[in-house]
Amino acid sequence: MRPRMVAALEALLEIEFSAFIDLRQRNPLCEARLEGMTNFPEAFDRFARKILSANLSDAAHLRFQSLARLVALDRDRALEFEGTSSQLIFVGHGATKLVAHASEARDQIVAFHFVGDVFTVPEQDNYSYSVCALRDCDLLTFGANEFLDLAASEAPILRHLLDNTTSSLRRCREKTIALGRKTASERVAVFLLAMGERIGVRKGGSVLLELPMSRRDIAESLGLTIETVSRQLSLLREAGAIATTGRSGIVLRDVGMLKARAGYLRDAA
Amino acid sequence: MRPRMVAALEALLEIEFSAFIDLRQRNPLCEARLEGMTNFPEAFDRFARKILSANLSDAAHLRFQSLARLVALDRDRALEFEGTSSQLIFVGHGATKLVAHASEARDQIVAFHFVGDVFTVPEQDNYSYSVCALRDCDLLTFGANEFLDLAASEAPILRHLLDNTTSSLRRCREKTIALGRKTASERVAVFLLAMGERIGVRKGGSVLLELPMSRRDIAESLGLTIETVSRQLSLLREAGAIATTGRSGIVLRDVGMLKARAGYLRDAA
DNA sequence: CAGCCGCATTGATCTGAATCAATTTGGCGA
DNA sequence: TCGCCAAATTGATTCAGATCAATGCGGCTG
Repeated sequence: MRPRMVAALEALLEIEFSAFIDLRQRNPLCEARLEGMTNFPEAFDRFARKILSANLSDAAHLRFQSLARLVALDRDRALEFEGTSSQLIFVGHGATKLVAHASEARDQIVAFHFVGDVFTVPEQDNYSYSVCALRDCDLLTFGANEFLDLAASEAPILRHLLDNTTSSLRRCREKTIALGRKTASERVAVFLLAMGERIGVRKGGSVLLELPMSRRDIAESLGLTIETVSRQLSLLREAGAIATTGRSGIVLRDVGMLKARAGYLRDAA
Repeated sequence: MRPRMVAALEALLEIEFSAFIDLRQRNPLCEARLEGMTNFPEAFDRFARKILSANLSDAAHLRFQSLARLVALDRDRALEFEGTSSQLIFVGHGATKLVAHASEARDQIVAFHFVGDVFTVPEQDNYSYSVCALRDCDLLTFGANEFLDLAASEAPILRHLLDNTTSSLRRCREKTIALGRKTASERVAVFLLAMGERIGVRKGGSVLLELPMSRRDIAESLGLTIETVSRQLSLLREAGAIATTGRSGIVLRDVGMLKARAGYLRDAA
């Protein structure tokens, strides 16, 4: 840790703290955990390693740091961004869902994000968006415009963001395919495979999953109802493709069978 | 036009031409128009103005140019990218659809792109992608990796690409919302409003649209069938929200009514 | 560890959009 | 200008998944 940054950090944490109080006052849903505050240096450090280029000057490093706001978000709490311009978010710890709100309380989960992910929350236009914690989270938030202005001449940073955005886009397109053209059972299979890739643990031929999201979340992500998701999981269990333990544990026993049921392009490499 | 570039251009066009012949031989679907070849300088110039930074050195400019391949794609012709790594595409002229192929010839249109748009075609993984011309097109294609390597230290270029990718992502998320949570009539209304924004011509209180895509394309984009799209258009016509002229002309007579039927967040700014 | 609450599962019925089928129409070439 | 063909419209029926309803069970609290 660079010693000359300590004083600056303390100042920043003060700023952070007031911003946090401010946020909580404006938004009752955001009830950040006080003890989470100490995570700011750690979270920012992880963010810096992932996104900021290694040879960034200390001054620039500090400027990015002063732009960051830590939000410690308890499970099921949501960050709303009404009226705010678009935000850049880094998941320092935990797991989140990005929810779009359409009319009549019809919500669509647009994406899940896990530790280390970076993503943007669009400005409100035809829909409003919120970020909701699936587990207790430490998030770093930046105003996207301010961040990009600061990164204007830092090509490596822009490149990192571009790569991140491109994979978000790829995932979003795959979701589009699932929602547009797939049956309920295919969607559930696709979901399980994707989660296996992102947060699964390989064990022998199986993949162990500890899902942080509820059946409702899965349903809202796949454009289905909880009942349909549940039925499809039961069918997969009966077919021997998966096993379930408790409410959140799922073992992908037969990944081949899942892939066959996912409606993927045949003979995919 | 910088005079010292002429010789280089001629050389490049030769390269371009052989690449084009090569492409056509490898892929019978790609039957480029010969007379389109002369559009390369013009198309690249437009691309440069949009994406490359103004103060790029001539040498760098030429390097980007040598990476570009012009593909003149006739209406209904498709560019397949099997086995290719991901591509960056600029629409110099015309309109395209980006199609994802899932199993059993179920295709989902992932996005439409129009003159001046830049977008990436992902590498094949669970799905294969193709770019299909809605009208006769001039496209510039780049290997995405090569392009990004070349742009590695050109922050303004990366910034342009990032902005483009971010808006693609926003549009894709909005499509996700539509496919996940909206009824057929809402989807059609959303589609018409979005096309009005992108390629419509305001005339008085109305918006004139000349749709380059067929009902089948609309259906494949919205996750519906042609019949359902047709029925919903008829309903909107009866309600007075739109008028249709011929097969491709649509007048958005009452944008307010369309918005009300689009299932957007109420009291959206 | 007992009891409760909310999530999840399972079952019965309903419905919006798909599918199947028959016309109609617009646009193009002879 | 006519006639043809593909695209679009309109209608009848079917079906996947939503909705409504009841029961089961995991996990947390006292």
